[in-house]
Amino acid sequence: MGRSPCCEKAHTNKGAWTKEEDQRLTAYIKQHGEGCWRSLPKAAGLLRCGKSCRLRWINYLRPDLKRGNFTEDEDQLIIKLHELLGNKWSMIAGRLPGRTDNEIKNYWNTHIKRKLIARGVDPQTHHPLSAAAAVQPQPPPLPAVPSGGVGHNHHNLAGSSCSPDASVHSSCSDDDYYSAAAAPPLPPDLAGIDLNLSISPPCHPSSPSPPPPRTQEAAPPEASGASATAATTTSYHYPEREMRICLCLNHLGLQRREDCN
DNA sequence: AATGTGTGCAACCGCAAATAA
DNA sequence: ATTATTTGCGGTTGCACACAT
Repeated sequence: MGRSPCCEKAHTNKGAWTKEEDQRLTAYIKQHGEGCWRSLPKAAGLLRCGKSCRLRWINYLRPDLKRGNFTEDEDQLIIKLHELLGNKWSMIAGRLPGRTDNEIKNYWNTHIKRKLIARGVDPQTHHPLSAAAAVQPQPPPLPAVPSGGVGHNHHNLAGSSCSPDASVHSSCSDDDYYSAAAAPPLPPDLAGIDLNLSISPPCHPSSPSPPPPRTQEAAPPEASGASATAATTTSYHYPEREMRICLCLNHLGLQRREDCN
């Protein structure tokens, strides 16, 4: 299927955004909200393609962005999440409020990679550098966790042991297709991490207003009280595939943000 | 002061998935 | 079911700046 260019390239600006362009974009989105990036530039009077507008807004103009240096806690969180998720920057960013995938990706490539290498850790495999060569080839860090799409692993779902019944999981237990037995052994310092991934149909399939596709569900208030469990979990809801992915991050020493319900 | 090198970050590109027609 | 279009993601590039020589 042929693809047409996302915009009339001959009539669009490229490169750095000017203050005026930023103001126009911000004003337009504040007034009309996000969405329909394709038509936004014209409507906002911008000579940019929609993609460029989206990127500028998400990575730079959004009011909830936390700017400034990453904290040591954020560093550790990124490293742990990268170990679990691989280069799924958007998913990692989903656990770092105020940070964007682009920002994290840049930070990883410019700081953390070097930091890990200096520690003697392979930034891709998270194994000790000396050992990394010995264990090649590496399996992927995780089965293809959907990021922006579930197509890569939805046949795995069909073959998984995750029955619909198992979807009613108040805790993310084992028996999911990426079982501990199938997973590569963890380095000693990560032995306490629960890598279980539970993939299941949505817990509330009849939800009247499902969240928009490919968005991480809004985190409930920090102190959701009695639901506190040992697991730190993140759940992703993919209405178009009628399933939910629950990533359990046990014993990371991380602040619990969301519950897997 | 001029030049070279390294670093950080914003933005672009191509692709794949999702969605609409 | 097929095709066209839009959206989102990850990889990569290019520019601006700081610092060293």
